[in-house]
Amino acid sequence: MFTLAEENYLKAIFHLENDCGTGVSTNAIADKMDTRASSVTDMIQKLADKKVISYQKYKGASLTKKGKSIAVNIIRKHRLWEVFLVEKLDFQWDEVHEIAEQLEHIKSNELIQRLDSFLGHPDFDPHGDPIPDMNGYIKPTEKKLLSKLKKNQQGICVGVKESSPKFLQYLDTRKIGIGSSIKVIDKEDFDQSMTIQVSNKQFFITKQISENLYLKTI
Amino acid sequence: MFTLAEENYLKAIFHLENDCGTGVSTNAIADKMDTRASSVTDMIQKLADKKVISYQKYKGASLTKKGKSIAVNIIRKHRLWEVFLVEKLDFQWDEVHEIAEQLEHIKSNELIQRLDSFLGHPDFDPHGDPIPDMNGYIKPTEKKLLSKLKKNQQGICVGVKESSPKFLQYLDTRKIGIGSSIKVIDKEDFDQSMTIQVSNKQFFITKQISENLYLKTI
DNA sequence: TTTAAAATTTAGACAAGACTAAAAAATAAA
DNA sequence: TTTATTTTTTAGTCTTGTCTAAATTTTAAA
Repeated sequence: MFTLAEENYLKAIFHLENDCGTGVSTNAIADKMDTRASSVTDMIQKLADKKVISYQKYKGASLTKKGKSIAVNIIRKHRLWEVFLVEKLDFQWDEVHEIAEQLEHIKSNELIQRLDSFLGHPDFDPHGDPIPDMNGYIKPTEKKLLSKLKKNQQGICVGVKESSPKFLQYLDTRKIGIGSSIKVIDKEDFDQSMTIQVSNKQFFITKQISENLYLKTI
Repeated sequence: MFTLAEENYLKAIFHLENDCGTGVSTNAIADKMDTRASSVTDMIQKLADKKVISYQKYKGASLTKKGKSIAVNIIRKHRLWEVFLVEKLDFQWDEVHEIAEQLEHIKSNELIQRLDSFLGHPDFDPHGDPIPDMNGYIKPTEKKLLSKLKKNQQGICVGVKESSPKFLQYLDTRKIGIGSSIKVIDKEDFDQSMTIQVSNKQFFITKQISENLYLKTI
């Protein structure tokens, strides 16, 4: 059995490894977990002893099969709870992360199985992130960052990369959400800023926005 | 803010104080929490510092107003989650305690408010225990232990005192549940054992059973 | 009322997880 | 290639919550 702290480290390492492909550095973990490098070293040594990560001194860490399976299970729980909070309890998509962060650590396989079926086996969470199935399988989806689109291309918003309340609330003010149709009206070569059209409104967004929106192109 | 351990101590003290009226002894807490008396002493000193219990050395502890309010809130959460598990996820009444034991520590008032309304503001949990309202108020209900009834008296089962899986499963095999109509057919003076009738079946129960069933007499 | 037993508290230790400061290794710059 | 900088690890400390063993207080018995 794994402690809350261990579970959080595994989850962080999973996300970092997923984003950057390679094994992850002590500092990267410390940064993500908002803790000190020395604390991370202590913990990754413990996790290595438990065979959930492979780790060599000064060389960074990466999840073993077992570690990955634990991490994915936590992420599955997190995303299912987020669906519950939004679909059943009418929370907004920017309000659920923190609560799901707690709920993801509740230990009961039966609970998660029943929650999943209560929710109708959803494929995606409220931010468009895929929900791993019972076996940890994540269905691959083709999605593209809005920042990669060229002038006149368009697509449907299927997810957000960032999911901080601030960013989500920004999207709310622009009426952008999962399912919104977005078209690139103009793109500035110099700073990658864009003018986009959402339903019948046009507005200007910076690179920082377009790099955090996933589209399915059409 | 209170830690998980602190919350569990407060809850235990609340239940002990409720059952026995008076301030509770170190040993009683140790017993309930399955820990050592010395650990309890450490913790109640800490809780006294935080003004959630009043405590004098060697004299036992009792909750302050603040402590009681925290304890009741945890119990409210526990019972609401139990209703959720049974009503929405189709768990059996003997399966929910352990999971609710974890869920009760999730921190979010908004969550509990929304859960409460999602469940239709239930008054009782699956074991017949009253659910405190938002302000910690517990509606007093008149209920009587089956063991107090005399021959030929009858009532409706409205709760269980024990709620261990073993006991609840025993009741299941006898088809006794919340709402069951129970009549005392015969009572043995010597050992307080009883013959009772539930729907159209009669059977024999020991004092240990009748002392753990609450009835509303009719 | 003195003694024995039970309950409670203190003292000291330990594991988990975090931190600071200092040492060691790896990487980048000259 | 040597030096400087950054990254990582080690050493030692702290807090929370637990434990055992010993000391103290309270309660019960003689």
